[in-house]
Amino acid sequence: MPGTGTNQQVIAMLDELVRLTTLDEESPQSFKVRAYEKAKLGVEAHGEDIGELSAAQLTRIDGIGKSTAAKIREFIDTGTVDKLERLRAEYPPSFAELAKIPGLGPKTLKLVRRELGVEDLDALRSAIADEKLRALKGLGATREAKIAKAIERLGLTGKDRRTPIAEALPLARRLVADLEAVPAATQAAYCGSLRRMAETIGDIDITVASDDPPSIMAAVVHHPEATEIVLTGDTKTSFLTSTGLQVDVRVVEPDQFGAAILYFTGSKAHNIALRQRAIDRGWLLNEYGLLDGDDVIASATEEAIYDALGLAYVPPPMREATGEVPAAAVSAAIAAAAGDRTGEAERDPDDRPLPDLVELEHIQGDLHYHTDRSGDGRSPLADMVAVAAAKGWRYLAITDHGEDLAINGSNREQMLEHRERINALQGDYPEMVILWGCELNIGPDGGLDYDDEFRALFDYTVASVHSHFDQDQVDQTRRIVRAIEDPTVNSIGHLTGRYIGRRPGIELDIPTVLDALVANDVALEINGALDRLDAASDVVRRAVDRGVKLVINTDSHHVSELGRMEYGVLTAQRGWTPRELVINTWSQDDFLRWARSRT
DNA sequence: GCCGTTTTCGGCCCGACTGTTTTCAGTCG
Repeated sequence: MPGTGTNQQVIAMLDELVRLTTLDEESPQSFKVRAYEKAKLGVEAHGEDIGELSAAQLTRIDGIGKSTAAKIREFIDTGTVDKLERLRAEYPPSFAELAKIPGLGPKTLKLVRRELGVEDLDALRSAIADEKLRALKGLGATREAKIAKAIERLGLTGKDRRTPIAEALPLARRLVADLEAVPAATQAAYCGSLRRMAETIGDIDITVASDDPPSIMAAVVHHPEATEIVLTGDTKTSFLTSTGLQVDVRVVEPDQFGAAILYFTGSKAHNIALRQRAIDRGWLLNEYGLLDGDDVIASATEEAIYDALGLAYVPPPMREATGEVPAAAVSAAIAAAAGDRTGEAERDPDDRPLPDLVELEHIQGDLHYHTDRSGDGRSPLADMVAVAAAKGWRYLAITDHGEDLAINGSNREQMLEHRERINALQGDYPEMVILWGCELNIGPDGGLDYDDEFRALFDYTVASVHSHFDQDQVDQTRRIVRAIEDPTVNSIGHLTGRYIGRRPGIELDIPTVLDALVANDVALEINGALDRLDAASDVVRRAVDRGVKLVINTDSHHVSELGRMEYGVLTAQRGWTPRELVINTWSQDDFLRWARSRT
């Protein structure tokens, strides 16, 4: 995941500080808790290794002050933090894990501990069985029963349950389509971390615009996916699906839709930054609009709200409070001062605008694409080429598996015969160059299929890992770098080989890999398959910082899979990818010139 | 605990829903 090993450990340490301090201060809104959360975001956004930074240097990271800097240094130098040790002693894991129970917050937890001596899950269960919770101040039989039920379903609906985007996104799109079809609805959209293209999500947030909220609420409550209603009010209903995934639906007035989706898309930290800008101007920003007293400044669209706040529009995947708000302010200032040279000269060189972000309509071709020549391919060559041409692609690389991939691969004779069939099709598609390519298999030591001479015959190659996922980081890094250095390799496919929520990817020293990509002018793939999204957006952002070339692919194995390009582009946006770094946004001439310079 | 071209102290985002309450605290997002 993001950052280096050291950064990951620091982030985990800060996360534990957040959780235990929430318990200690009895509020997730405690200023200390929020300070630690902000520090965590700062480390995540930093990207580069912080292991060698002094305390003074650490305080230059956004959200890290003197105290947190000292804790981070203490943690890196000694492996632990005194304050964390004290919190752990006060709130041992068996007690702290009770905070995962939905509906049981820090105040109630401490009350239960103080009044009933509850120290772990077993004790909590007995207290409920003995009907002791209902006697406590502020509780009753109803809350006692709710907590009992939440415990029963802990594994299914607990607060730290995460659902892979590949499971959640198709469901969310179905729900949005169903709700948009309700006559009372004028618009609907999924929001939350799903709209930001997070790899895993906690719940699905859907916003519906309507003048008739009761009709929408009724449609939600009776939706076939709503297995269990968690709560339902005038404008908000939450339900659980049969798999325990929570769906929150909110209804707003049609002219408040922009403010609502802005609010519900988050991230929370991004919203706070926006609200701060509103406060600075004497305004109020909430899910109903940007308000100056009783006057509505903007509410119908997200664009109008960003504009009123002096910000360029920030695409949802970038809304993680990792520098996009200041960058959007710079972009807006540049736009406002367009032509005004003096204004631009005075800009602080550190104040960078938003990148000229890659968008779906920039894409000119797909460069990781299978046919039924591959054992796992499911559509014939002619069909795969036809749907690609229908997309309007100007170039397409057919990259069936090389011979080293057991069962799915093709030997030399099969590949040469494949080339004939591809060349025969070319005449039917004058607008689209069809490349005879190959998905090479990166062996355990970095070796590739066939031999140097045969590999050099291909018009284009993508080299990927498909096996040996458990080598250590040093070996895996050496393996990938060796493949990158091979002169017949154009690009590296699905960098880590992960399947989100199912299989972790190989461990890599990312800076070393990125440096090798730059040095050898090899492109890094952003694979649009929802269960891969590999390279991950945080790796992409670090690649962008180094000027690594990128390529966004569908890795299609069937004619139905071309829609993945959108997910690849959104992942690229989440990694702040500018259009010019993405080789498959280039013109046909520019792309072919680059591809041929490699082989 | 962090932060500052209106501040080095006094602020720190905002609202829905529920259950237990007669006006609000807790939880959640």
